[in-house]
Amino acid sequence: MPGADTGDRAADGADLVPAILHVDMDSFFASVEVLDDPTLAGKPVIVGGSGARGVVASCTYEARAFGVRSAMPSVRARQLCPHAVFVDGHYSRYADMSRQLRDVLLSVTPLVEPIGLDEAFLDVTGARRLLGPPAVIAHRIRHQVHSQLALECSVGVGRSKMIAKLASRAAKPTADRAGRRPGPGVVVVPADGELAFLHPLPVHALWGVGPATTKRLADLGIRTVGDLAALPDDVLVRRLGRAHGLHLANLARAHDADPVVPDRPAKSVGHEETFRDDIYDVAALRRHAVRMAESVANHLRSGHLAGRTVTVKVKFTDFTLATRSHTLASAVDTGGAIAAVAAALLDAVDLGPGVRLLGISLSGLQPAADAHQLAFDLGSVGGTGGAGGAGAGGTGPATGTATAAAAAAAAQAEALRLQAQWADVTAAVDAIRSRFGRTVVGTASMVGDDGIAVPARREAPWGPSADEPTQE
DNA sequence: TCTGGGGTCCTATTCCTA
DNA sequence: TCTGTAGGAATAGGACCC
Repeated sequence: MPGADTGDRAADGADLVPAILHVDMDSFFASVEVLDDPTLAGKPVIVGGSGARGVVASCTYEARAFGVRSAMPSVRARQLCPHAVFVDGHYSRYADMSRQLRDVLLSVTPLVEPIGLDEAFLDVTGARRLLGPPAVIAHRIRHQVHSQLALECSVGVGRSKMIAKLASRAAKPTADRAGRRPGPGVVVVPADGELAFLHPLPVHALWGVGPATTKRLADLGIRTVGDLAALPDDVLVRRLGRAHGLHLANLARAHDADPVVPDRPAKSVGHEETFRDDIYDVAALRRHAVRMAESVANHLRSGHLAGRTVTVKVKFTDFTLATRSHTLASAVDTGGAIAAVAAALLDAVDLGPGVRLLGISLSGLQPAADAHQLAFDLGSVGGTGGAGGAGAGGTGPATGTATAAAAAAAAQAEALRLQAQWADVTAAVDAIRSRFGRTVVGTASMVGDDGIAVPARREAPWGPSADEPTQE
């Protein structure tokens, strides 16, 4: 591993300014499952959707030895490792363990930026006088995580988030046919070793280089980060666009000034679901939309947030994707208001081809307290639906877009009226749910002609599981 | 092989307004 | 009043991350 040091000896990262750590749990979800059920120890365990449309969320190194990877379709994973134990997963349990991990990290420094549930960046530049060099802090974190959570993690150390992230990857265990091989656990990349560490790596190792960019770069003959660093900026900008091109050029030369930002505020909140069976019944889709709108609204209110832009996402049976959005004059946080806009947006999409996935999200978030008074004022006016001057702009098929905008604009007054009207009721429902459980109160429009409500969201959001009832 | 769910960011296009 | 233009906001979609 050129340029890197496992932290076992001299290089302790004392030369790093700033000093950034990346802490990454090893096969987090799967390890938690093994912790909670010791009979799984030593077995290939796969956490994810077990149904035909599920994917792997996490797997043990015993499963990785057979080629199973995260984000792989479960069907494929089962082919590779037929004797694997599939577990649906327990999201709230992982969230709880994640909070414990965060407590450990916050005992080192307040400058902790979580990335998902199982990893985080730490800026320990200011903690060194108290706790020692970065490598010492990294080993201390590994020890504390092991003793307090009974789980393993890997830690990368460098001058920037990117280097620390790549270093933690190099610190991880690996798995092949021979089984699990332990990794170094801690990898330190000293300041003068960054380019030697970085340049031999394949370009897709860089943050922001996925399959599409990898292919574009391959067309230019670029395979490694070193190749990328040697490429003139203007060539890269022409190929990838200004922002992306210059960003990658900087990363390839180890220039990454992205700071560690604790408590990054959310910019959007959403909920989407792939159905076990494709849905062709528009009324059924509307009921799912109402349920999802309620789910999004609950999430918003639990964070004391409200949002102005409602976006509906539809994935058709042929995997093509359509999104429609509308921005309201003021922010909303009730299921009724969100559902009213979502329904209008859905009306403007041709659902005939059949729907595989439906999603609803809210962006343009702001504190709920700021939003409520304005929503009340606008809702009380009742009115024309023309407020806000929202453009009917956008690209895509002209017919669908124009219809979507018109329908959504017409729904605006209704949405804001519902927001104002239901604010008190919603507060009461929240109080009932917090006391008696989430499912004790529902929305009548979620119930079909047969009197059965659409199923509620499951604990394991990795696609429909094998034993899940059909939806509609 | 056949593709989840929750997000962020960027780009191109279109519309509105000054 | 009509036309051209530029900037900003809204919109749609793509790519990427874990």
